[in-house]
Amino acid sequence: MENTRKAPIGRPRGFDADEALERAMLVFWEQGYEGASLTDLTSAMGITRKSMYAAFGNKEELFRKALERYTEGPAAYAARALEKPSAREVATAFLAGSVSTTTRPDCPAGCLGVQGSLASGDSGRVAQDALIAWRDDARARLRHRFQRAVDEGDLPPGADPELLARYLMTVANGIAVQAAGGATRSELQQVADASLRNWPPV
Amino acid sequence: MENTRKAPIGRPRGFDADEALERAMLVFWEQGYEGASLTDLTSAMGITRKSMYAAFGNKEELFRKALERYTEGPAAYAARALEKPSAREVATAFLAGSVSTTTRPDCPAGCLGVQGSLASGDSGRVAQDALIAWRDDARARLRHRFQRAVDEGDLPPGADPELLARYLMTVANGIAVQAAGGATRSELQQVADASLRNWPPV
DNA sequence: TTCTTTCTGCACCGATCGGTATCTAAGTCT
DNA sequence: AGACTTAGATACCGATCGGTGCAGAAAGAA
Repeated sequence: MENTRKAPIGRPRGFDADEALERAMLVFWEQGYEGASLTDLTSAMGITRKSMYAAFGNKEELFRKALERYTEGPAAYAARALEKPSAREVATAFLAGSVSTTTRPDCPAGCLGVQGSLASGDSGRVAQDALIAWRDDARARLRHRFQRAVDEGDLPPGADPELLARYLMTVANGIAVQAAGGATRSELQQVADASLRNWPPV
Repeated sequence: MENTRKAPIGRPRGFDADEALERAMLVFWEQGYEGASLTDLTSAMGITRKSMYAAFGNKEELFRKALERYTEGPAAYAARALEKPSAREVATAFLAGSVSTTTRPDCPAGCLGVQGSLASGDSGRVAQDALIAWRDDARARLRHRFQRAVDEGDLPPGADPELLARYLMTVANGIAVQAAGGATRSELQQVADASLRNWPPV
């Protein structure tokens, strides 16, 4: 057992890594993985390329960490929605969170998990795969939650958790695209409401 | 009136411009605007940079023309759907076309109109704006069609054409994102069916 | 103080970006 | 035939890409 705590030998870094990561996340959110150059990123983070490299590894690692921060920050609505007591409330909260996060006035429009890298050349394929996995993970969590709802009788026995999860993700992803195209919060909330009008049990 | 027909002075081009454009469209579809380099494009088109430049202008123009071709080719389902006799059939055909086009085994997964450029740096902003306009146009056409349906009594008087169009585009865009992430045709068709279960009049 | 370690700023790397100049080959016109 | 016009191929342009080497400054340990 080593006492490595509170003894970072050498000159301590002169910037707040958390805040720098936040800034990087916003750049990726707005410009996507390939659209965000190191110059864009480091100037927004307020540090040099070398400092970024030392603190975060490389562009891919930075993106991964920015995605984690996004998950725990702006996209935390998803985890919160999963804890709602009923399946209907889960669905409602999930879409409402999607709407409000993709249309926040102080953040880029849309969803980092969608527009970060939907299609790319070779250089961005890693980010693309990471986001596919990210969306798959969100869908799996919804599916498990709805499976539990079926088991608990909260959803009718005929309900299909797989389909419900896929449906919800589809609407949420569509909302993200709409938001990126300039749709307003109230317009998208109406869409979210409409998409839940046939939620089981009918 | 000039007889410019059938008299292209100079050496005729040695490639089929239509087919070259088709190939370019597929590259943009798969890799997005920024992810598709001139090298990717011209090697897929089977021509040199100079020939591409002479025939299509530049990368932006090529993208625009590829988008036109996409609209009249793979995305022609949208125009066809608008001609269906009832609003319900319009909606059903629109989503079915979206599903089949985004999951064609011989084409890239997803929709060029979505993943071509959802977010980008400065260099891709023109393409990004072009796709926003493209999606807005599709939505406007749906809205007009549904307005007509309300006027004709095909939709109930309380139906909101704006909301219905936005809802349909949202689901279609979500389907495109799902397809880009590897969802299968039957999975997405189920989603399309589910999303129309509460179509007016209920 | 001295040593060690790390951060910072700058210049720089090879590769690739979108876009061209140049030269030759190939076709149509007079 | 010869003039004229354009396609095609090669090599190249300046700019930018992601990523580094290096020198010096700064801070903790001894």
